[in-house]
Amino acid sequence: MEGRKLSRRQRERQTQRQEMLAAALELFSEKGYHNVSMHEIAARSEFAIGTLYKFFTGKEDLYKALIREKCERFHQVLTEAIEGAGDEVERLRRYIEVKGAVFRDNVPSIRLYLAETRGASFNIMAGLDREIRERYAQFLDSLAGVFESGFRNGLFRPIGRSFHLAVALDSLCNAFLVLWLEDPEKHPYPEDPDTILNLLFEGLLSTSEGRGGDRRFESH
Amino acid sequence: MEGRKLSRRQRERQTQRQEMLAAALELFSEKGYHNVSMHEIAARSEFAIGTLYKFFTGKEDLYKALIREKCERFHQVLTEAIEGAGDEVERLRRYIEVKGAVFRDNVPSIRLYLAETRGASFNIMAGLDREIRERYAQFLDSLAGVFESGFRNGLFRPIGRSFHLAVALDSLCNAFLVLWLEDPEKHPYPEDPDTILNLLFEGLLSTSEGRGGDRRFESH
DNA sequence: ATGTTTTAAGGTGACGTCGCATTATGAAAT
DNA sequence: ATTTCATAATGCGACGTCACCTTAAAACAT
Repeated sequence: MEGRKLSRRQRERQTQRQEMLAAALELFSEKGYHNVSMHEIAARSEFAIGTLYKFFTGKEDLYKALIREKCERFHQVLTEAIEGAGDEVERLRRYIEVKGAVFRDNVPSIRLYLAETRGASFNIMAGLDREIRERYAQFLDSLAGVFESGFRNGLFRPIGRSFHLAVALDSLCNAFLVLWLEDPEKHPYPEDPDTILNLLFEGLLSTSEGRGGDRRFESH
Repeated sequence: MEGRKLSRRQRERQTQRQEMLAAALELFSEKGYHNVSMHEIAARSEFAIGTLYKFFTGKEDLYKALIREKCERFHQVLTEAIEGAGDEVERLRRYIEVKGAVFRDNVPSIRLYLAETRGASFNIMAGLDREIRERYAQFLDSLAGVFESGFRNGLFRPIGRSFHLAVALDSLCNAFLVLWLEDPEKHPYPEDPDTILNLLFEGLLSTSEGRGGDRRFESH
């Protein structure tokens, strides 16, 4: 009842805004920022061009609002996944699953998110990438925290820095998800999170002593 | 002297072409395809705008030529790295090192390469992305071959599909390299390839039996 | 051989055209 | 009376063209 201080008018405006953003999202994710015109967005969202400019100062503003809101939402959901109950293994499993679900349910936004997060850091919009990446780095730290705490628990062996492991796990998920995005039939995202997790959990080398053991930590 | 069947004129044109491509590479990697004009490329390469159009049919053609040549070169070098001598561990190590070196020495091209390879598959240029990705998939198969052969040798334990492991390793490298690209000071690419390799080699779980052992291969 | 003319290819950059963001305007609606 | 709509107008920047210089090599003349 505190949050309900919006008048009917204001609530209407909110939904209008959302409709505009939704239309823009579709178009941007289909064709990319530069290949979408404001007129298209207006047409798709069934508003007049002038009305768009009542809500956003311009195309750039519209795009930024879109990205910011989506990113914030994703990071929030993923952070919840890893900060919930359970031991570290369960939390990592949940992270993998939630990440998959988020992708599946938000393909259009994900395309944009990936473009900003994993692109070449100049692509779509100067400045915005920096902002998004900082938020992402922050999230990676949360993820690293899970490994950290697993180390303290003795659940995990200290085979690397927790930040590296966080990067590793997240990039594994992303790699699988990008493959899935390209061709869902051919590269389904693993239903069992352990398929991904085991890439980190199970040692690949046959002999943990013998052949590899001696070379592992010899240098540097 | 068989290769020297180019006239002086033709050789000149080749260097001119290279100069144009070099200027374009700088600009594209600084600002992205859509934020660079042909006039800028002309200015930077110190040719007149009209001359560019003597060499390339248009901006798109120029960009494609650039990307194609760079990608081909990268894939070639990386394929050599994993197809050379040594056992599978050595070849993977060499891959990690070469990949790092390639990145370090080709930052501008790498930015474009990443945009095409790992972007959201709509970003820069329709059609081209598909082409590049196919070439990339082909490379991933080569990499998977290394794991495959490691399985046959008994050097690796069969903890997952070779293709997954290839994806995993490459995405690990990419993740570290992208971090490095953003902030070389803060996130140096590991000098010791084992830092990356061990993420796959060393099991993270404390007990390979106990807690995780029973759940590992239960489903699928 | 050396100077001169020819001529075709190379190189230039102002300019045309077009698409698009953004603004303006008057009618319609709520 | 304000918001939204429909449409047109404005302004800008980018691609790509083309008529015109410039160069250099070949043909010719001396």
